[in-house]
Amino acid sequence: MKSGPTIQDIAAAAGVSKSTVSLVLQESPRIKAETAEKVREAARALGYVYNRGAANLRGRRSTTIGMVINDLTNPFFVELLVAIERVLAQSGYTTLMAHTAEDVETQTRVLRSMREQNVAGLIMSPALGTPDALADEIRSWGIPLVLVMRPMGVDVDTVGVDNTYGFELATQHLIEQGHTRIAFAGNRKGYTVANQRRQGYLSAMAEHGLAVDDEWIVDVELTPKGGRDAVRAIFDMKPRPTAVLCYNDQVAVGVLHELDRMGKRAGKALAVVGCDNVIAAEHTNPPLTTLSAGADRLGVMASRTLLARLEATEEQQAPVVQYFAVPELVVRESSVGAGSRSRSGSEAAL
Amino acid sequence: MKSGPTIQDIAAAAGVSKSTVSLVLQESPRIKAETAEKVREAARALGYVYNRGAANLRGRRSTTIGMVINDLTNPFFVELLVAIERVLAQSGYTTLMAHTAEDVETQTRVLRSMREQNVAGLIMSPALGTPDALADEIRSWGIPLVLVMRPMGVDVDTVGVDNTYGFELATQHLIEQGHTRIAFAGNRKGYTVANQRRQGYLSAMAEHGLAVDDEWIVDVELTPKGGRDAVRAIFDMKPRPTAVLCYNDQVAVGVLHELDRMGKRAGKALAVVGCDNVIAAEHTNPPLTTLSAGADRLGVMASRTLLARLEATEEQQAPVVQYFAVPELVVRESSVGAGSRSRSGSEAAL
DNA sequence: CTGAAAGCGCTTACAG
DNA sequence: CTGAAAGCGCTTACAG
Repeated sequence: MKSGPTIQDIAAAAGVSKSTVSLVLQESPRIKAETAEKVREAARALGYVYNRGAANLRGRRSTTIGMVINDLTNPFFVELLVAIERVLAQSGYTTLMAHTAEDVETQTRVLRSMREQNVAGLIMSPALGTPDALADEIRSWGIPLVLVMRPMGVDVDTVGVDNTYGFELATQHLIEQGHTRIAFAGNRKGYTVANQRRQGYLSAMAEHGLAVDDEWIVDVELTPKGGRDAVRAIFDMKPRPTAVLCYNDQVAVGVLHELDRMGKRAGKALAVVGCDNVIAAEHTNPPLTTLSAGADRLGVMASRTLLARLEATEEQQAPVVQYFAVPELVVRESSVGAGSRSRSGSEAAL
Repeated sequence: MKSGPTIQDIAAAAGVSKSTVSLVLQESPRIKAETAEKVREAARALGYVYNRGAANLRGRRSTTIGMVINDLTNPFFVELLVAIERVLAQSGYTTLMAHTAEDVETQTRVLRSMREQNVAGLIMSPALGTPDALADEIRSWGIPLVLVMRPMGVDVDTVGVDNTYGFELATQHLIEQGHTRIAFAGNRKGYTVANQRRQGYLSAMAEHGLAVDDEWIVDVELTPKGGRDAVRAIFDMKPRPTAVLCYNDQVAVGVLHELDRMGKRAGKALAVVGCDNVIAAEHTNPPLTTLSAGADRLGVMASRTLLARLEATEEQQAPVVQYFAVPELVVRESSVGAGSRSRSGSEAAL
């Protein structure tokens, strides 16, 4: 810790008081232009570096924002993080990052650390299994919180996706392709997002009068490995499903991969749909049909929601934000060509 | 900024001085166990939160570390970031993150911001085109700097990869598979890493007495799109190369994808090798042969190097660290089966 | 083993 | 338009 010149040093060099220097650094219009220039010149000459920590302590404010992310191995969350960091930086905030790797204890630890660091606000994508009470606890700290992707009750600002609608849309697409036996590769346990996605699938099936065999709901890890396991399970079923809806693109990548290993082609042997539209989904073999809600747009929304909270006074706070983006289906090769309807078309091409 | 109890409040509640409270919080052995317990109890009762910013200001130290990353859309750097963040957190440091998206101006801005935030040290993967002088400038700030992946001269701590050796290894592997016309998809411009990789390729070719046609060095974007462009360029050459060495896995993914679009299979139509061994390389179709130096291991090395600098006194500083991991080649399907040597094998199997 | 005092580098009323 | 003074929440010699 080599310490450089302080406003005191600048004040001495410029022949003014440190109050004046402070005001100049804040670009206060109260200081005469001439004086201000003299001060800026002295600061430059001395190689002055503003000490934001000291300013925050004295001013009882903070310009850092904590970003708590559950899974950076999923590129979707990386896209989200990048967008959020960009928007916050543009508004003069610095991002304190922490990765929880879906571990609730790690999450507790990093939240404590961020509180000690005196963050002005928090954006969090909570780890699976986070108790709902955590949102209340954070509120009790007096730190504004915006949740992304994973809701935790209706009284906390949340930016996410309408998963139920999205999975209805995806299921409907598969039905339109002529599929009637459609599997779901995700997990059966009760986290909100998983439930919504499963529910969207189930209700679209019901709406079209299609029965769902319980074994079609394949409980797997939400990773490529899980996708591979799902394919093996599906090919053991008789009659076997001709399409699979995946919890997310990570699972779908595993599905595409296992099909390839078996010498089969997604889209022909089994129609595959993912969710998230990660950048890589465009370059898988074959390219992946998937639900897109726009990671960048969600990141921008989440940051703006937080910035609005920070800039509003106690009295003028807007009501709780609950924003759920409506996803679109991006149709690519992985879901086209295997259903009975389209199969007749591809047979004609043979 | 709701502010909670301070050490002064705890002191009052526990009936001691704030010096004593401070010492207890630092777990100083100088305080009697009984007194310490009384203080801790009072802190708990009041819901005390340590203010690290105030402590850092007074103690003239800092417990945050800046992490400047050039490209988070490349999963390799994400793996690196995750490893670094984990190690730093374990040592009680907080990570301030910034993403430059390969933009030198953004990088300048975030470095200034981190300096104002009073980071104890910096870990940086510099943006392409960063002037070498930047390392000296950061040193002049008195902030220890560790570079990852991209060296900038020999007098700054650096943790990277022996790219020249790696690309020699990869080239040799392709030659052993019977290939003699091997292309290189990267960029021709003069950044250190690009030069090393190209050089490794060229020297292995030379060593085996194989001529390199200038057009085989395909200058493309270092993205999947670049990989796709490379494939199109290669298939226009006559006689065309039968193998391609890619700058990194991002490029290789594009190569695999374009081959698939053309109805061809990597490994048969064209042998493909990448670099980085990102997690996804295991699940591409076909799986990707690639160079692995271990993102996690590199991240751990980089963090430890920085931690060692922070913990050593001025006099006992170790000499500059220049660590270059020796990569291994992970052979998967994308590079096997297309060379003349192995082709005879596969013909026998037909 | 504990306390009184000084001070880290800033900001912010307040006074002139 | 500018300055003197108080203070943000801590730590650290120093004294006892």
